[in-house]
Amino acid sequence: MEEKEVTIYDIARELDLASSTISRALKNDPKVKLKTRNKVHQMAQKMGYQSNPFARSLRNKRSFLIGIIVPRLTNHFVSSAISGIEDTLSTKGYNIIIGQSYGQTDKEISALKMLMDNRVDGLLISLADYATSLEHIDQSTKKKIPLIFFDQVPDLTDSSVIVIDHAQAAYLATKHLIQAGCKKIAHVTTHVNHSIYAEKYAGYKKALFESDKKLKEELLVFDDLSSIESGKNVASHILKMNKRPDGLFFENDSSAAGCIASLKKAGLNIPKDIAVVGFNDEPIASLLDPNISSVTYSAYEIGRVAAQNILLQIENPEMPKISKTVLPARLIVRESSSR
Amino acid sequence: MEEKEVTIYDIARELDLASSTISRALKNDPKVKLKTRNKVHQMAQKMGYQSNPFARSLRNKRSFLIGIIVPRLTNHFVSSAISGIEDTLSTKGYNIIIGQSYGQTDKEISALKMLMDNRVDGLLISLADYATSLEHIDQSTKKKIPLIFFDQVPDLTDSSVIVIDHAQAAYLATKHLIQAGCKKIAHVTTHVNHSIYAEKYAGYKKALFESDKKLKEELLVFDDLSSIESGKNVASHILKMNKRPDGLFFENDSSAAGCIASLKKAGLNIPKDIAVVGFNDEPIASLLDPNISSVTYSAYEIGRVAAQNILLQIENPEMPKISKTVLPARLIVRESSSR
DNA sequence: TTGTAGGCGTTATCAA
DNA sequence: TTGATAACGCCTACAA
Repeated sequence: MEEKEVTIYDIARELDLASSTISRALKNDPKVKLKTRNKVHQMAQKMGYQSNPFARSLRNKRSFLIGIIVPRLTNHFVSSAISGIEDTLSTKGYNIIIGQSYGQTDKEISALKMLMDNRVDGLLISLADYATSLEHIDQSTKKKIPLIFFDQVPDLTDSSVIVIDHAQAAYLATKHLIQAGCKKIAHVTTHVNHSIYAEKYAGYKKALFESDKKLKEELLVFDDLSSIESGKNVASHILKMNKRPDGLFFENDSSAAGCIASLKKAGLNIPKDIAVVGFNDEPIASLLDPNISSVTYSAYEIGRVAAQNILLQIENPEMPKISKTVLPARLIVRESSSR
Repeated sequence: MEEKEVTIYDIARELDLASSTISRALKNDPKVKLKTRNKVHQMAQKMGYQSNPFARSLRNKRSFLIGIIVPRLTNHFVSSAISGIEDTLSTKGYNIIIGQSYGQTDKEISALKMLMDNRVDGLLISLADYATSLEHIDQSTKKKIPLIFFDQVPDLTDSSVIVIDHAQAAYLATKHLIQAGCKKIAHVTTHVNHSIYAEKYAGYKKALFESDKKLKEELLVFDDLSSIESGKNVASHILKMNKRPDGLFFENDSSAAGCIASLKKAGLNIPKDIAVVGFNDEPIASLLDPNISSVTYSAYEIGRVAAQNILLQIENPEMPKISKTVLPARLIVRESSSR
């Protein structure tokens, strides 16, 4: 019933050569006469030969698999990054295998175990939660295989990380609001204790500091800014303030969107009364009324760079690790901040 | 440098047993004495044994890999479906490997080749373009391995397909518009020659037919309805019409969104003048002003069902194939169609 | 330039 | 209930 797969032995028999010669010829080993090589390739083609990855991996102790762990696949930025990773790796003969942490450390652990069980050659991780320790990761990987963090990276690690320039991003956003004439710019943020937020804060401060006017810092810190709903809370907070800000720089577009919606409902004019810049250029950003200006970066590019770096580490085990790659952010100006 | 992996031989030596016994014990073969089994499991744990998937696959001729081909990972519905697939398969010890076709047949072919090279045990495909023939797929798979189409499925095939009930979806949308009081309901669509569109059309017709009033059919056919931009074209077409429709049922939410935006700009009131229902419940649907009503379905659920079915086919090769699974759609009513 | 032989780790078959 | 052995397909010293 089952048709047998063609192996190098079949080719060898057909050509009256040794299997080792076929093996060498197939990978274009120059030790094999060119004429023989051609003959082998031709015959392989003709017989529909496909090399068996299991035998190869068993022999080489290489899987040509890269493991990826992300919070969730359905996030637009995650899928873009994976797209970048996939495109880069597939041209080099590597495949990816994906685990989702759903933002939970325990699922991150089991995903990691799954990937290690599958003997991945390298690991690309966007953390579930950068607040927790990395012990579980160190433990599972035992530092034996190349590991790169991307996008959601830990504060302290001796692994490579690929991130965007959060300080620059915040700087761009704030500078833009200043140039739009805002006098009181609030930075709406969460956990300020993590370095990502610290960097954003630094960029925000730098922009304020550089401006001629004496702009005062105005931090609005919330526990949660992950959803549209949370943005509405921000709005009600702002509406209650004595001296409302006239410029807002948000953690992300979802919360910015929710906030804008509420502020509008309360009769405020965006951007006349309050100008807004979001973060991430999520799909909603360009569709709301008014469109949300946003600081963003190419998730695809992050994925591409992460993939390139992990390959470098795999192919050159002795190479010193590139400890940190910082990719630039850019500002997308739309109606919510143009006045 | 490289630490050697623990193998069943190591365990065997440690326990003074044969490797074959270890192998059996590890998979809980009842032929092995329970006491021995426990001992083996304990020792395996202690020594940090991990079974080698390559050796196992080489021996079993099974990869425990499922190949997935999708137009693009960054589509929200695709990533949801994959999430459903992943969650289902991972509990059964299967992993996924993904190829993107980017909507092009040639990339679909190379993705297919890649997956076959990796010896996947089954194939889950959402077509790049259901207009083209399936020859390339038949050819690469040679029908040797289980194959299921999901979401974007071919018209004619002897493989299993998992789809939503497009007729019901269209019926729901149209019925809703009728109940909202629309007198002239246009169905905005593309390629009416494919069965998916034919089914939608049928559902649309059925709803019209069932209504008391003598509603006339009103098809607006466009080449492209994939983007917000294309929706704007629809709007300008509608604005030029002598007798404008007062209800619209769209192919998807993006085009509906673009159309609504343009119609509003032209001074029309949505939904008073024209009520609108979209398709897919894309993220934009709930964020626009007014929110777009939408017919939708659970992509995650489609993925889940597809994964379950492919496993069934893999584990029971002789089982007759379930030729077609149709999942229900549901209507999400929002402002754009409530009046 | 090509051939021989052994092993990668697992499992199925047969024997004990 | 357990053990010995061969085989899955490929690769690489080493030999010729």
